[in-house]
Amino acid sequence: MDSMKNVANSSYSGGALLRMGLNDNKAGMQGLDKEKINKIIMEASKGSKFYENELKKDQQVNQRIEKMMKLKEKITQQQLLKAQLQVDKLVMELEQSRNLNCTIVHIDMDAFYAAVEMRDNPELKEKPIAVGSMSMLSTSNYHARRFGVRAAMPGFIAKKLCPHLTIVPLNFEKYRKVSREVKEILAEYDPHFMPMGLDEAYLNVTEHLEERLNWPEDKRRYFLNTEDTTEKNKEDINISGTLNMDGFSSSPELFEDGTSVEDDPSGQRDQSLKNFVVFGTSAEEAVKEIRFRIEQKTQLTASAGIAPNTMLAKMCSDRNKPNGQCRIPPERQAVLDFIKDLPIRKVPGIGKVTEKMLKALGIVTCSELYQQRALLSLLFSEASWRSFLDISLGLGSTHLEKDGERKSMSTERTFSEINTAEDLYSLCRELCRELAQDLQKEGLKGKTVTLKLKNVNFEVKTRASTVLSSVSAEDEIFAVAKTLLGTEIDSVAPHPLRIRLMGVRVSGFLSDEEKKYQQKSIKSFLKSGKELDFPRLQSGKSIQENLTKNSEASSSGSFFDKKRAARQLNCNNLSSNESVGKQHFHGVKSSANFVEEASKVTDLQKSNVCEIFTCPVCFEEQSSSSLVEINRHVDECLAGSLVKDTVEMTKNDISRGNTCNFLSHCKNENTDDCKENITDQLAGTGQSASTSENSSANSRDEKFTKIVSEKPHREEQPGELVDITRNASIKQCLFPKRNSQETSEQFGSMDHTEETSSSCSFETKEDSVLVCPVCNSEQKTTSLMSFNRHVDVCLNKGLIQELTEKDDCSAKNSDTGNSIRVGGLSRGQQCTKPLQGMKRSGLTTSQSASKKAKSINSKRTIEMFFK
DNA sequence: CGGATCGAC
DNA sequence: CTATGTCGATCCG
Repeated sequence: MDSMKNVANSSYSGGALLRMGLNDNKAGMQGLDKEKINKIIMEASKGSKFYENELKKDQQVNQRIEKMMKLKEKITQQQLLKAQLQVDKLVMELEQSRNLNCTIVHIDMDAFYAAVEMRDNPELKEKPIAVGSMSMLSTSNYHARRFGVRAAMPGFIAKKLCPHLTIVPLNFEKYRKVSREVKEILAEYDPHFMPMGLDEAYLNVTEHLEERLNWPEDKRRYFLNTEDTTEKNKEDINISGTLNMDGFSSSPELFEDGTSVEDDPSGQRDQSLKNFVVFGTSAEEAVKEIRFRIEQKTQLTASAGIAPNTMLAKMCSDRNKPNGQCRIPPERQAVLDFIKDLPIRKVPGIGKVTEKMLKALGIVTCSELYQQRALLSLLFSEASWRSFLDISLGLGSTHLEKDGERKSMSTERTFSEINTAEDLYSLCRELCRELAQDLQKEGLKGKTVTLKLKNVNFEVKTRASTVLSSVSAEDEIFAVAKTLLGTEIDSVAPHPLRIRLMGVRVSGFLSDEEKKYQQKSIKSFLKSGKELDFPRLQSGKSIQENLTKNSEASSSGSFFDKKRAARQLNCNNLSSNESVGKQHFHGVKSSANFVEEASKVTDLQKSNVCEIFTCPVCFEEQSSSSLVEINRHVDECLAGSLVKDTVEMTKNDISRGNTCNFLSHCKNENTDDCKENITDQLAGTGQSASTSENSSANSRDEKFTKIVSEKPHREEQPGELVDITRNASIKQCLFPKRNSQETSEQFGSMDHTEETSSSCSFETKEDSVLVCPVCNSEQKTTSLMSFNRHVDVCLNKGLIQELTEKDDCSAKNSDTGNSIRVGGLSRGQQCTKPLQGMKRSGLTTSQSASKKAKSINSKRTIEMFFK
């Protein structure tokens, strides 16, 4: 929607809030002027929760700016000069890599939804209209825009701006249909064109233009659509038979290109009674042809931009809308001229916040952006300032990258206040159901579930949990989301959790490689019976706890993971604890719900595979149709052996308790120190193997993060980073094949997973695949040495594991106060708002409470399993 | 990794 | 009468 980005500016614009005022309000006779619009919006907004939240957000941005300005103060001339040199070196490189050989077109339908509605209902034609609802508008027609009515503006405010406004409800099916029609046309010019939503698309017409040069005229001739004798079409064709479509023919530029009118002896296209038109071979002509065909087919107009890259094309299409087009010729100077005085806000990727931050530095136009490049490189992240540099040089993608694999999928919904636990949970389930359907459509499974909540004060919170298995089914997602939701409900108890929006997201998708691998590994794991390292304590826990990553904190899990696990364990404990600690009405309610929901999950979680496997506890063959059943069997086995183990375990608690305390202490201070200290501490306890392994896994994580975050936004960026991220084999190294990880998830973590990752180091180039005789997993290695190392670690681990197994089990299973305490603290840090500043003082109470909760919880879940 | 934030539409 | 969206990506700690 051409209007949308503007709206983001103006819709919330109370005077105090919005410095940038309203954009291009062409205050027509019946329109409103900027001042008036702002005043009305302000009056309608002020005092509302929404507005107050906007103010708050605004202040946060101001604080960020303040911080930045302080940073700026500290920059010395010396630093600046140095930065200047470095940046200018990059500028040279970028300049050299500038590519002007492509022709990119950006097509943008004018006021799309509104235009469709007007087309289908002529009564609306001369009226100001908007599409959407009283709560929110999606777009408005140009008439309504004169009154300041914009997309993303709530309808009731729009009504105040423009009392005669007609609000038409959304009709997506219709828009989709029209969009399809448009796309059919676009595909003829670039079969790989990239749609951006329903009303926009990028085309790379470089090839088309080459071919087009040799096209005979009749391939560029289009007849006017006269069959369809709607009112509109009649009007569109004037007496002489020429086009008269909303400025199409009346636009002198459309046919101004003499060379393109080969069949027109008089040089005037509208001279005859011809009911066809011939387009030339230039880029402009081709794009006019596209727009012409779109209008003929749909009766809707489009605007277009033609430029050497996508960024420029997009900005071009904005220039002459509606129903216009604009071209930047493929010359460096033309590009720079276009960029020069362009306000940075027009640049795709620069939004409200970035605009304001840059404005604080005195940067409003792109040339100013260029002038301040050295300073920017010192104040902003690498990714940010590099993209600024691209912008100020007019660089952008020259080919349309087929959008890479998606990284997350989510669904969310706004509604009138919900505050009862039942409603919250059932809503949550519904969202999970929807999301699961969407995921299944694309065959995706993810490991991280995020719950998003917006309370009635418009404050947004997200809470995420990463599980060892990847989830995709409704119940799998819900199992995790429910826990997160429960924690939030409990965190505000005894007050109800009053929210106006809830969302569920799944991210952390498996790569195709991983998907394949997981299939194999399941069987090998179950058969081998060798891998006994899943924590015993899982037996008494609820399913979602088994699924959560905290189960990974077995003897050989990385410390990283242990920390996280502790944190999460604690989260769970706290939540169940509070819900069971029946002081609050609300808490009781939510926990009751919890049980009910959890049992539903158990019943419903089914899969259709029927496999024979060997139970790793009793070593008997089991046939089962679902992982849940398998899991249950194993849990039963474990529960059986649990009793006799308990005695032995208690004595080990002491040492483990120390570790946990230490963790909790460190968590308050410095993470790195903490890592070191723990490493030291454990090194003395015969766990050195795990130690080195962990640090290695850690560094792998860091590398990965770095690379991902450094991946430039725009494709044609030179430099190795791009290549690295695209390189499949490296990606594999980062996500090495994992033996049995994915499906054994239900049993807890597999130790050798970590080894696999760490031995598959980042440097690995050429892979040969060997099968480890200990863990049975395939190992990609560059050298025998690294393979040997893997085997060593595997062997070691087995030993260490035996030595430490009980220890670890008790760490998770026992009800000692120590493990709980760890959680309490770290959780307090996570859930910052209410708990900040509580530090240790609050711990004692939560400790005993959570002890109780935990035992109750265990009991409950065991019962549940046998239902 | 988890949470907040940004930007697009 | 009320009433301000949905999604994915990225940054920061």
